Amino acid sequence: PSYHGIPLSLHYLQQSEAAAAGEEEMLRRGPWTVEEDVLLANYIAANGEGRWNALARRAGLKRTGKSCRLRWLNYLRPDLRRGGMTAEEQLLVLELHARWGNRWSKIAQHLPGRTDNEIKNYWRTRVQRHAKQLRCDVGSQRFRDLVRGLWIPRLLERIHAPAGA
DNA sequence: AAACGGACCAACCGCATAACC
DNA sequence: GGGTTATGCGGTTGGTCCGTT
Repeated sequence: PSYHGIPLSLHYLQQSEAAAAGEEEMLRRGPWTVEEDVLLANYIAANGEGRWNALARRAGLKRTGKSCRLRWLNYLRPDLRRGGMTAEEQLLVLELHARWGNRWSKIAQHLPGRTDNEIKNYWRTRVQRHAKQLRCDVGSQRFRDLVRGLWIPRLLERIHAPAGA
């Protein structure tokens, strides 16, 4: 559970145990606060990204390097696209997933400003939901056929339809 | 009014590989 | 060159929002 951005889970217990055992550090986890975002964004603006563990310490963040990297790549990076996927993007995801399977990172490289996490979430929620509605498995041949025969044509129609119509 | 449930998403984990002494 | 640390990936979880029962 968390409350107002402050995580209250057993991680804190683990951390106090670690502290009681004499290990300092007390790494935070869970949702990022705006203060943390500012620290991270400012540090990277000044010093660039990379060497995440050192970066975390030098930016004054009580986080793992891993957590900082994730936050930057998935949320703070300035060139991120926000908001729902366009029809073009959805089409690309469907096509590339058909070609490569769950290679989210590779797929994301072909959608500028989108992250692998976002695409993975899109697939798990939207695509799997449609599969469920159609009463078939996402991996099944039947579903692949439906994607090619129904979903993709519908997207193409939207893409080529007059804007705003 | 409260409990429930699903959609959505941010963030975590474990593991594999890479990079670094 | 082998052990250790760092990074990147994919799967999964847990929280919040919101509509429904």
